[in-house]
Amino acid sequence: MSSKRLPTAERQAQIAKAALRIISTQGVRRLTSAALAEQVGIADGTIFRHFKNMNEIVDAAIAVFEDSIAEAFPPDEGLPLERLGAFVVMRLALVRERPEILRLAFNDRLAEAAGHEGAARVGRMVERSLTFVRRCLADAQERREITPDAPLTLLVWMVIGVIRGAADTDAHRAPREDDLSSATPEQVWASLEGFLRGTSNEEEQP
Amino acid sequence: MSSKRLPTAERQAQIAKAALRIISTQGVRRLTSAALAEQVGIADGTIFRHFKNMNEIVDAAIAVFEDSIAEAFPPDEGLPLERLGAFVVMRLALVRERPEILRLAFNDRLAEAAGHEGAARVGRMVERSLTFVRRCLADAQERREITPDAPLTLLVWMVIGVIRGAADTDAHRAPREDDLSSATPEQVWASLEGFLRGTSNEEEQP
Amino acid sequence: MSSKRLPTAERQAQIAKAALRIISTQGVRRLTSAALAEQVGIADGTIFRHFKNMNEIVDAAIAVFEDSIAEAFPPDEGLPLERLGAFVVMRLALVRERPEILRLAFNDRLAEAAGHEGAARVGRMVERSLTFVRRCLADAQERREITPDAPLTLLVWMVIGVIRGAADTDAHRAPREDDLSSATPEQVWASLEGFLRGTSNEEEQP
Amino acid sequence: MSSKRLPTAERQAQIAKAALRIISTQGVRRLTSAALAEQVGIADGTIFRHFKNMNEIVDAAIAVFEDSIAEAFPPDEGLPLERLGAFVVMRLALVRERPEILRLAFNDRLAEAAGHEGAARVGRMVERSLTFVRRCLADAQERREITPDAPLTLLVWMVIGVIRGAADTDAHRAPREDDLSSATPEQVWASLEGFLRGTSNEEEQP
DNA sequence: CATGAATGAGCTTTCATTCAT
DNA sequence: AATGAATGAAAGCTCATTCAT
Repeated sequence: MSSKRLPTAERQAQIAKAALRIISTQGVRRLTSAALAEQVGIADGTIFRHFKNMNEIVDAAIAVFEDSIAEAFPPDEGLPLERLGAFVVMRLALVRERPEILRLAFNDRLAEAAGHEGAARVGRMVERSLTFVRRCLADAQERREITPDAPLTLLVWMVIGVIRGAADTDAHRAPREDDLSSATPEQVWASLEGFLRGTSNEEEQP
Repeated sequence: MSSKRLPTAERQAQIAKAALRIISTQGVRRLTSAALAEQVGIADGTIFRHFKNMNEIVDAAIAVFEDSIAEAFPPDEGLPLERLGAFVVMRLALVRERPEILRLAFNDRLAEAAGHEGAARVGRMVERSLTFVRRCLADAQERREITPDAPLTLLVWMVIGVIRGAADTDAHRAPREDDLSSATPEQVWASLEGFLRGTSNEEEQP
Repeated sequence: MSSKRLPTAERQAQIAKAALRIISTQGVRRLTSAALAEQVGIADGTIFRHFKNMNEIVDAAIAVFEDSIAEAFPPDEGLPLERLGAFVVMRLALVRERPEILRLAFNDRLAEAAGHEGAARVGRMVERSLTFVRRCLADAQERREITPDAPLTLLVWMVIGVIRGAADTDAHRAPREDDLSSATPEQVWASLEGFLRGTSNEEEQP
Repeated sequence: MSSKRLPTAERQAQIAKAALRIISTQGVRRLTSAALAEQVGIADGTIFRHFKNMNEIVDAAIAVFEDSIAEAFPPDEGLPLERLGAFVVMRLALVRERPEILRLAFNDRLAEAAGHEGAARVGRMVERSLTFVRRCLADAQERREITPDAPLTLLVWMVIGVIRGAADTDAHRAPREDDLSSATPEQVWASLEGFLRGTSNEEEQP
């Protein structure tokens, strides 16, 4: 599976990624040193030459997760709906490229595998996304780009719901006629934005 | 913890509920026969007088889950947005009363604990909800009660997103100013319905 | 090796004694759960139904040791040399009956197997014996039953040395002509007492 | 910790001494190749460039021990009590200078760490000391320098007891008023000799 | 029905030892 | 000589499951 005698740094990366993969595809229960070792192509005991114990492996896996999520944050500038659009598009792209990452955010598998501190780290990443979305929407409401009547939280849930829905759909289900899995992230955002702006009813206001 | 010598049927119910509780509050990894026995107040070996093995316990737990979800389905009649409203309200009420149930649906803890067959059952319950929502929305689009432009799937995700958001919020977070956790399910639905109908935007533009 | 299904209390006693036996005859390194299980006649894992972990086993073993030593303490009354004589005789008898016990006191195997707290307990037992001997000898010096010139500590070492010598001799060596292993504890004490009193030179003072 | 690339002979000496140190201060269980490597300041695998396996390391450690003990043997000539005095003084000096050496002799940690052959070697060193003491005392008895009534073995135990006592005292205990740890080896021997000669009693009866 | 001792498989971790670099 | 990655055999411990009482 992998060539022999790699430097620790590389093995650590391999192992952390393998851990993330196992957690997301097979569940926390299957995250065993034996399973990891097999995936990476080394003997069980060797795992612990690269990590002190399983906790540190999960921590490393969480770090990989954090990095992946952190890369999918747009800059904090520009018009609110543009920022939000960039965010949604980036997330939907992430869903396509690395479906396991977002599923882990919405699961609590990762948090379950980790101890308290690790769970908190995962929670913080999730919270950061929610906060980002909420701020964009709040700004947009203030600028009257979207209806100020709808409770902010409801809007947040709807936007996040779209990302979750995409993450889950890519995961288990067969596509349907109008399924958005064939749409580009930009197209999905366009629909969503239309909806938020309330313009979708009016057909782009000719 | 519980009186002695209960008939198997009662013990089975106790155990199944305990299993569901453990899975939802402590995670699959903590679902052990010893933990179950302790929660139920019997000796560990006794668990297996009531269930053949752990798989059957998880199956029974899934059955409890299914029943809880099945009770929260409105009748399949009436106007589409009324049906959908009834559904959303019931789910939000379920979130309030038994928060663990919906969190289990959106997690895959339950599915993870179960084998293939059990995971499929959980999947089917989730799917049934999605289908219900989709059908309501499709009907509503056809009747032009909501915009026919937005892709159906997007609408489904948004509606489901609201339920998920409610489930998660009740779970971990401290309330915010406009948090919907203080709103009644009916109020939440009113906001959501306004949004779907696209009326929320126009109402304020006299 | 032992009949099946014993109550925990009995198994615990068996295991604790087996642990003491293994430590004293084979050394700390051989005190493994497998070795214990084999000696007691049960499976490895079963050990941990009776003790939470190896530390608790060592603690129980130390308790057995403490009890054995504590039984070999004479009452704290009477003339000093009589008290000391009773003590020496009891210890020499203990050497004959349960040679491993005193060897453990003079080793630090037990202390090594235990954690800090356990080591302290062993140390306290040893200290208690030293203190007992010292007090008897101090009293005897005061009453001029033995020479007041010799440093007390020297006398303590000599008395303890006799007990240690007996413990070690019974352990590894083949008997010699004048070996004291054939003498009764009372005879050994008689010689030692004569020596301490300084009368041995004068041939029982006719 | 130590400079790089030493010739094997030096490394072997370092390792053997480190092994002795670990055994005496931390116990056999802590004598691991990793602990040795760390003490010596090399990588763990490197240990086995200098020794074939752990057994050989323990053997080398025993050799260090043997050398240290062998240096503390007086010449086999002169009056018996002088020879014995020289022996006792040398041993007490050894206790002061390298306390771990004699503790190892009275422990069986070293013997435990070693295999059969090594244990026998340690036993032989101990036996050699006992025999030396016994011969001195036997000669002294024959020459009537000490009482011929006391069983020889008892005398041996008492003399050895003093050395052991000194070794143990230096090890764990806080000093007492009359503790001999402040006395010079010569002073201790003077007291012991007086006692053996039986003169300590009469000196004060003018 | 209930208990709890026993089992055996499996998991995490340690450790002596080997060997490519 | 030295390094440190890799190995495989325990060791300590957990857990589902069985079964005598």
